[in-house]
Amino acid sequence: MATTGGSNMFFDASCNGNMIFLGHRDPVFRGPRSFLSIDDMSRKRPFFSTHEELIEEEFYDEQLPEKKRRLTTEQVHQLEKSFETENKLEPDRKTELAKKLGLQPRQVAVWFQNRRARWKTKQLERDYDLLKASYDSLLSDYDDVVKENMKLKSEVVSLTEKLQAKEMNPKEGVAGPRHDQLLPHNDNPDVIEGPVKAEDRLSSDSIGSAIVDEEGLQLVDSGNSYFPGNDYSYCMDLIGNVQAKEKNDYPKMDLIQSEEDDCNDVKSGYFSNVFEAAENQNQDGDGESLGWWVWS
DNA sequence: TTGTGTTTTACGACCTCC
DNA sequence: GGAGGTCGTAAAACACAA
Repeated sequence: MATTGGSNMFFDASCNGNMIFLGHRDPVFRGPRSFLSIDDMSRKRPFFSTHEELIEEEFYDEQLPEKKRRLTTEQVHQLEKSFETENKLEPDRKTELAKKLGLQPRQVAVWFQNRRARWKTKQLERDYDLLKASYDSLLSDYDDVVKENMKLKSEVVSLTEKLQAKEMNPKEGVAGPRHDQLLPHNDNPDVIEGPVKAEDRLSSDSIGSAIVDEEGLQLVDSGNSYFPGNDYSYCMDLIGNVQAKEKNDYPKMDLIQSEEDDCNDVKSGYFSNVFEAAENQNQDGDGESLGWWVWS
């Protein structure tokens, strides 16, 4: 008795008269899955698709134990076509396909199982790529916002210092600076001009940070401001804009946070774009239609 | 030719649904 | 409980570089 296959597949070319074992045996022996006569073999032998192939392989089979055979290209083509229309296999369709392709129904079922597994693996890879691209894009946007934030903070600090300097020396200069004179001349957002409080330098990432500390605001708002109304309003608008920006300029991040709060519906909210894109991409023709795919 | 990595076929174990 | 699903894995078949 010749035995082959690590998964308990065995073949007995000599036993039981004209009967042979064909199939697999469980680790705990419960008998072969099928007994086939020689005649049955020519009709039902699993790994051959056509009678011609069976004859062609006869000598080979006499010499070697049961071998795993690949399906022919035509068989695979037909199976792929069937899989495209419906990736699940009803019993009727399985029987019909098996008959049509000269395979055992079990082979057709196994082929569909493996095909679904392959498709799932590929789909996971695609989803990963899409999510990664989306993440990279968001990261880039976030970096831009952070840079813009730092630039605006440095502007505020610069203007505040100028205001304080003017308050200390009200006699300097006859007229107050115009708007364009208040604008900072600092092209490097990372460099904060003038003397800046330590906490101002350190507080670059929190909404409640002391961009303009209360002392500074009180100074500006003392009623003794050097600046005429328009300039004062300008400064306050600027400060307000900065604060509003810090509070409101992260819509995408807020949305992601909300999705994190509710992970049950992966396809809703922000990620819906990703999956819609994935579906569109697939429908656009990389050969894998998603028409029947049910996200779970 | 041979060693090695990948793909394909097939199975057992386990899970879910009817 | 049976049918059919997924998951993990074994092993044959295949591809390809050295």
